[in-house]
Amino acid sequence: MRKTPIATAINLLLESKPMFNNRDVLRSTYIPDYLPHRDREVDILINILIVALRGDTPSNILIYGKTGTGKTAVTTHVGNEIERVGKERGIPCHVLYTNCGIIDTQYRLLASLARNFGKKIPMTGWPTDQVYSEFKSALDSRERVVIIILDEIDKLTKKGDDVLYNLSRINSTLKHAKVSLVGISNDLKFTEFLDPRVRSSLGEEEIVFPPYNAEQLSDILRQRAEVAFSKGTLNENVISLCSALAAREHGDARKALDLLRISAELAERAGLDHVEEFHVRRAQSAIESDRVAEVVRTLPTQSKMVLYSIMTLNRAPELIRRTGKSGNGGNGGGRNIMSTGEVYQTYRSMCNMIDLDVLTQRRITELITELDMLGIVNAIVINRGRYGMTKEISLDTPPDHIFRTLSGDARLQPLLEMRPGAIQMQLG
DNA sequence: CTTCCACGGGAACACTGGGGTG
DNA sequence: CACCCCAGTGTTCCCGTGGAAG
Repeated sequence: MRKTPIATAINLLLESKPMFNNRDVLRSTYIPDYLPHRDREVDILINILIVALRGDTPSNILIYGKTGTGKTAVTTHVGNEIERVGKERGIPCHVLYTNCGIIDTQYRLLASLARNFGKKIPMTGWPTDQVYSEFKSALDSRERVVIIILDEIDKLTKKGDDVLYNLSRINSTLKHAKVSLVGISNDLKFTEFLDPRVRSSLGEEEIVFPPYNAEQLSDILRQRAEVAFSKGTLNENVISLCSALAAREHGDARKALDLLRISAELAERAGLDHVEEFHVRRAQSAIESDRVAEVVRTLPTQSKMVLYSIMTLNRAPELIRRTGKSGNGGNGGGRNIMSTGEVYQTYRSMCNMIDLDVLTQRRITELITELDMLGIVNAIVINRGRYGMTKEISLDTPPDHIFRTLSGDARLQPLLEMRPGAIQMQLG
């Protein structure tokens, strides 16, 4: 084989001592046999669910906790154990896991549950009650206990709680099977607007997962690092830094693991055989910018347009007609504050420039709120008294960064290619 | 007390992509 | 095949509401 630059690069990478023994251990989807600092939660959960192995119906459970506090890990871990023991002893017990963040409508949830029992349900087309009864008949076809785990259950309630109502009272209509529901949510108050009957039925038991502190995060990382890396790859400082950074964000173990994995990958790519603290810092900004890029890239064109309007105003504050005092003098870092009306004006003219449909202001407020929740933009509602109510909007992400991602959208191309000055001319 | 601007809930609509029926 | 039914999504229309400045 002839030696190409790529081939030599590949050879180099293959011959160098590998940094990872097993990099999957560092992914948050990996579930270790032992979950540090979650003994209490595991115990509680097992104690509630264990009755399934005696053929009884476990209480329904709601599990709360911020992202990366181990809710999913603990639940699936316990679920797997219960199912395994059940199989060993010939007890018919099934654990079904569903992520409602992905399967986020009533129809799709019921369809996916029914498919678990071998039913053929079309992706769309049927009335929902038909899917429901298909699921129920499949479920009830024999004696068994079925534990249904609904991860990110809060995503479901926004689109009507009919399914939850039906599921929570399904036991009274079953002859052979028994169902128990485990809901997982990172929103503590998601039950607030639920039908009271559903709320009390779903939350027969409640478990709250506290965030990890930096020390606990270190333990988690150490446990995984032992399997993931060869000896001497890490020093203790790297682990504490990852933990400290993740602890600052509400004790997010997923974040800590990502930091560790990405920084190691950065070090590996640099041809080193160990990880330094600055890799961790670099990993942190890489994670953040990847996140933003991914979010912006997948935004619908209209939202991109709104975002670009905000960026334009941010760059050209003279277009913002401020009444009275504005952030005079050194308003830190050139971040400009604008109102919904101003954004809408800009948005409308820019849509006209590239012949894009103009949506109503009502809709645009909604899109701005979405951008806010995605963390790309800051928007708070304020009351300016005599001057009415509005959102105060400011950019929350480095503009050049967004710009690069935005330019991947063909629809916006003509606009992005215009000189900033030219756009401002047309707006003014 | 009035006024002002936009927030944000809710209903209604259009449209898409699929099913079942005659 | 034509036709109507269904869930889901994105949108518009209508409107009651907040709350400090005037």
